[in-house]
Amino acid sequence: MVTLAEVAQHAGVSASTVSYVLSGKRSISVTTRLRVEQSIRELGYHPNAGARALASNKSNIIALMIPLRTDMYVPVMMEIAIAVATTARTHGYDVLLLTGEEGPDAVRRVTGSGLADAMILMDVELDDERLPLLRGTDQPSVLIGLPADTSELTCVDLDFKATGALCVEHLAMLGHRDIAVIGEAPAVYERHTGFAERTLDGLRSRAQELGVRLLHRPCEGGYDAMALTLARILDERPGTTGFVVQNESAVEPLLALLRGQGRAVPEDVSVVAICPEQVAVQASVRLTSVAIPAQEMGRHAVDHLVAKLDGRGKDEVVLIAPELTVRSSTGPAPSAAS
Amino acid sequence: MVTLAEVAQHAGVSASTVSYVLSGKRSISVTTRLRVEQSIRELGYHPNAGARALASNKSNIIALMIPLRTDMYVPVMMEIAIAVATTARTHGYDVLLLTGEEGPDAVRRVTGSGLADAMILMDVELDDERLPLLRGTDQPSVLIGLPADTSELTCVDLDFKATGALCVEHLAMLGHRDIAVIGEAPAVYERHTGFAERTLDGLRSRAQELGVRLLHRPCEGGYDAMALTLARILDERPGTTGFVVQNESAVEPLLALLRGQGRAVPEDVSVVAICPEQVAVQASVRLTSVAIPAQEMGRHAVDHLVAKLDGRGKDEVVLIAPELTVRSSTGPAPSAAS
DNA sequence: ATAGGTTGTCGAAGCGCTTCGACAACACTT
DNA sequence: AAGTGTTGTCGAAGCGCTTCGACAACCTAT
Repeated sequence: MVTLAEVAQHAGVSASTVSYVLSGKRSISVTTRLRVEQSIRELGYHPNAGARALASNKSNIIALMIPLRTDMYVPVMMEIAIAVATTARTHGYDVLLLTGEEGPDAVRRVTGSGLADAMILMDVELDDERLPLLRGTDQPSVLIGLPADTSELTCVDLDFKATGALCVEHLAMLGHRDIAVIGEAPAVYERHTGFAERTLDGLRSRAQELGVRLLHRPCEGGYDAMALTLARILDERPGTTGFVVQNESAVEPLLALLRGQGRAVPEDVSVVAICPEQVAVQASVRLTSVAIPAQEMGRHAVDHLVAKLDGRGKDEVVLIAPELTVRSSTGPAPSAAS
Repeated sequence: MVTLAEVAQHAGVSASTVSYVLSGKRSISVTTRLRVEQSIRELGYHPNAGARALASNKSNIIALMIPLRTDMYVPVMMEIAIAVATTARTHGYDVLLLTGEEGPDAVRRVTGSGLADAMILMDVELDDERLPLLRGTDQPSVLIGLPADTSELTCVDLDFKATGALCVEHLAMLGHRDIAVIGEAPAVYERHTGFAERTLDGLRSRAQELGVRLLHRPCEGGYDAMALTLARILDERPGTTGFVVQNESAVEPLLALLRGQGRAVPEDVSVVAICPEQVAVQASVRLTSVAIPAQEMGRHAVDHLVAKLDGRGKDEVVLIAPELTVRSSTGPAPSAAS
């Protein structure tokens, strides 16, 4: 293993000079710098991470806590994780992967040991137990998701309330008067994951403003669960012509079921999905959808975190504005007159 | 920040004693140990990761390189990553997340800097450029996937050749004589990702042994691509009654298309999928499938890696035996006589 | 020519931990 | 009673790096 001292000797300078060449924290003459860089290359030197962390009191590592459960949005989580990792690298940081399993203890461990300089938390619940810890430390952090109380916290998320509103608006504008919402699995609501409730909030308040009737039903993924849910919905509100789906794994089953019942999409019923772009495009009907901007969220989170680490950047809540893309799953409501 | 020295002072012992209490590398009297542990708890001490890494020359971190692309098996990757992270924790290791983006440089960087003690590589290509680096270092590593040359390497993977064979066997036994294989996206084959080719190998050789005709077609995910592929297949081999699908995102489109053409599953055609359990269960028809044991692979990989780090464990290739679960998507071939 | 600035380099201290050798203190043997 | 182990604890060195203060060497401006 090559050390700083060996590089210094090889280049005929002192260790501190090499260090300053590396960090750029003091001016170094061009000739010296070139000579040192040459030696570094020749010897294949890599600074030792541990020594660096010890001496400088920073690890250049960002911790990312991902949810352990896989009952929702797996591709989204994955995409966020990848975006976080690649963005972090562009800032010179590596990413430590923590699962939610350890819960608050993980926060304590990472903060206490100096393993990471900062953390990003995903799958934040409305009243998350990790939050007090984050507030109580000077370690910067960013949440992906929105808890109930965002004071002293930096959060990045899609504006799910606006998303809900947007979906209702679109359907209402097309003349739909009875809208059903296929929600996430019941467990997601019970856990008080903010995004599900915020979406619902947006859906409901907009529906009321526009005088549209709304029916919300949680739904496990899969064909069977969807069949049951759909039957119940059509039983209660036979006139339902608009659907908003917020559960990836219910999308395709819903389409199949509607097809099976002879209800044409978009002629008889319209479907709006809240899902990743890819799902919307690959479905058996190209879906009108509000995309979940996973990459953007991951990138934003890291950029904010790095800003904080650099002393720039303040606590704030960033809500990404939703965008609805019209594809082939929505159309005018079948005329009420007919 | 609380240091070892402070704990030592608080407990009235020397720093080295505290260290030995922590590591258990020398015997310590019960009374002393209890006193030290008490102090640790009272002061809320956490060992500094950097200092530890520097002094002991190990970081207690395992690097995990995940593919950047998301053109296949995203949930599988995610599940593996989570399994790796949680299993690593049970051994006292943390996981550093690297994306394939940096390629071989990432291996150099991590190895050179002592950031991680060992690495796990996913998405290994048959002739992966990272392999020479791994062979040339004494840093332990485990591959998830199988390259062409496995000498001096430890690999964990599903036995995809046996998987292919198993699928053909099952269909052949049910009387199917014309089988079509819906493969991964063409890019996956061009990249020479081992598992796709090994599956194909297993499918083909077993088909030949059993005197069954086999047609293989790569297929991008999604409805449109599947429609095209299916049309071509049925054009070439109208008598096809058995399908093997190795592309998650083609499963549901295939089922929908078959339904649309009035081909009943499993009465007219049988479908076997190679996919995660969840996909098989949630599909619109409960699918006969060979599960991809993501968790098991992740767990295995870590266990082997830790064994290597402990000086136990040798280079070896572990192929997990496939298991075919019969569900409702396969049945006897429509009698050739009819 | 001399005081006052810059600029580029060096030496040394120290980050918090592990680990080695040393050595009391005590228990056994013979 | 002396020798021989064991057991539990300590002091000190050192891991590879960053960073601070010091200080030559060179520039100006007077």
